[in-house]
Amino acid sequence: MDFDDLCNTGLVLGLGNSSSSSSPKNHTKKDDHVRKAAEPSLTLNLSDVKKDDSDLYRQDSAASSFSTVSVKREREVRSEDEDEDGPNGRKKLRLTKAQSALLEESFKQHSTLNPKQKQDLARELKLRPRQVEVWFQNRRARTKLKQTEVDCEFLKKCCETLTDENRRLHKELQELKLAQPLYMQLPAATLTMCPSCERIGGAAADNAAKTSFVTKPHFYNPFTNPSAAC
DNA sequence: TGGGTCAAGCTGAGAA
DNA sequence: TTCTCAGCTTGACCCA
Repeated sequence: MDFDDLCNTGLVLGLGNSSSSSSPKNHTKKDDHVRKAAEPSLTLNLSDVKKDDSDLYRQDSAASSFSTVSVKREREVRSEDEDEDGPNGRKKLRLTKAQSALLEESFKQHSTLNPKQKQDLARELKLRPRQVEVWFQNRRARTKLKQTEVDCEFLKKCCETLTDENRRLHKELQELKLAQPLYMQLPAATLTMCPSCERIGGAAADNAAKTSFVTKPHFYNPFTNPSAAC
């Protein structure tokens, strides 16, 4: 992959701080803990799913998403029949290989789900729609993170390439400065051209000519010598 | 035991 | 108002 290839991939990276308000600014961990202490955990493990699957399905059909209201509703439902993990128990659900495979397969087809797809998938997996939804959300987050890492690596390489290129060009410039005739190094404003013979002239070039290898200088400076043509 | 992974919690934003 | 999403965080679990 050459430099052009690197720079023409069209990849865009947003690495900056998330300016979105997603970071819980007004929401402290203390608040969380207070809330958690007051409210039972919502987590459900597989045994739970098996145990009260049908009940949960009914609940989720009515509230397929966890808005504030539906969260509370489900929490209430959960707290009613939650007893084995205690009020603050939070058993971690591990998806089976088959479940993960099916979810992955589904994710490959579409990274977001509409409510119908979510319900169907949840039924198929014997999970709650909410769990399917969460899995997709986390999966999208993982994908994005991975892509960010890839983009970051790409940008690093790009930066290295540009640095090398910059170094090389600087070196080349130095070499050119040493190699070319002295008058070529003069600022363009000091050089003029004789309109009749089209030779380069100018006061500075005059000085340069004395020391350079320009054998027969023919200078024309319209400012110092406007009437004198060649 | 510390670090990594991941399901699930929370919040705010935006769309319908 | 409700739903869905992104982003951040927590806590359970696993492994070197």
